Amino acid sequence: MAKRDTKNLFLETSNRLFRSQGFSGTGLKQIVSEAGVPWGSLYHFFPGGKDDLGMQTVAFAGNADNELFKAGFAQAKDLPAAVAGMFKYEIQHLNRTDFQEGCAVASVASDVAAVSEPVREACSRSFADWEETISDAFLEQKVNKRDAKELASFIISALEGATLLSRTKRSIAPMKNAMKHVDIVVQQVLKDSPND
Amino acid sequence: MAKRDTKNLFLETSNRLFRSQGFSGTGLKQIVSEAGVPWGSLYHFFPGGKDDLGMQTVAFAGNADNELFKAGFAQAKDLPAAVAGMFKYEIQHLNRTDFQEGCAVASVASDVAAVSEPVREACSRSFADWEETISDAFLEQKVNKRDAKELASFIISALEGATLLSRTKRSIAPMKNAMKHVDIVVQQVLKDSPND
DNA sequence: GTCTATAATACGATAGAC
DNA sequence: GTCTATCGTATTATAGAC
Repeated sequence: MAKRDTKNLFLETSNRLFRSQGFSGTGLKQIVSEAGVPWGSLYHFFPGGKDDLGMQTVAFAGNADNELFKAGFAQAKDLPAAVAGMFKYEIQHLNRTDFQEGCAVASVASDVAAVSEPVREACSRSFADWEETISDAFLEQKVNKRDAKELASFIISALEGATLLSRTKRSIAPMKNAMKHVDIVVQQVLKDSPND
Repeated sequence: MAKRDTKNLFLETSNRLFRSQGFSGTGLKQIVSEAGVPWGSLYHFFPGGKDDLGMQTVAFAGNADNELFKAGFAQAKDLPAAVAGMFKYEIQHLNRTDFQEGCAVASVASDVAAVSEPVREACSRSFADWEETISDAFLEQKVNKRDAKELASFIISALEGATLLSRTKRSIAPMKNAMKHVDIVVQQVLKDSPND
């Protein structure tokens, strides 16, 4: 079990640091130091070095968020409430971390989407997973496939952009504005999509 | 004139590199090297070092975009067309750079919003400038102040988020989806805002 | 799986000449 | 304004012992 614990310590720490300092702005030494984990373990768990750690951190954070999104769609009373829940969850996180931490996938993608193809693909996969979760939920409510996919992509864009603006302005106003206007779109899509 | 030329070479090069590699992922050595500019000039024009260069690059890129946005709103036939123009402009840039370059303000903010307070404020100012440009255009069409400001914030969020997703997926689909759904919101706001 | 030591390089920043 | 040289330090990555 020591194996999983050590690796998890790596991923939890890199996740936290990437979210606040970005991928390129975070050194491996700092991750090892703050995780309280042996330096010798780094290249044991992540033989591909920093890019490897980046990819696994993106998958780790992306899967965790995806599970939260899925749970949100399963529990919410309707689709608009579920989508709003995604924004409310991010608002909570921004408040809890005093606007220090954004999204790990976004941070890594922003730094190395044009630099490392494997890492870019890992980020792309996480975004695609989230979109599938949202899209599936709308498909169940008889929204046609194309509309559901386009809407899901738009929701993630708005969520990521608003997270960046809120972090930069140290204000949840952008997040609330995005939540409000995305809701307008969700209502419109649900209204226009006939239940046939 | 040599002064302005050298400084401009710095800013144009750092702008380009920050957009593709991020702020932390770009070294001063690389900027100097690719700009073909003397190393000794760096701390002459940017005495505050890398953070100073980051702030001035953000202002440089932010102002340039703001002028483009203003021109777009002045020339477009109506507000929906002007807003769509912002997305079309970004689509062009993504295509022209083969999805290498995103937004400089976003790249710098993503890396150091939680690390350097002065740099964060510079990024925040650029976002605010853009929002004011958009907000003013909607105010002229009798949209009330609060709605105009909230809509402007939302448009920037969607634009930044879609830029990140498009860059990460190497596809303009997220950008087009964002443009389409933002248009729904713009139409709705214009319809709901009475001309009194 | 972990430890220590270290390689090789890149980083931001500075000094002093001109 | 620019040039060259260089200072510490941090970076990622590796080697070999245990």
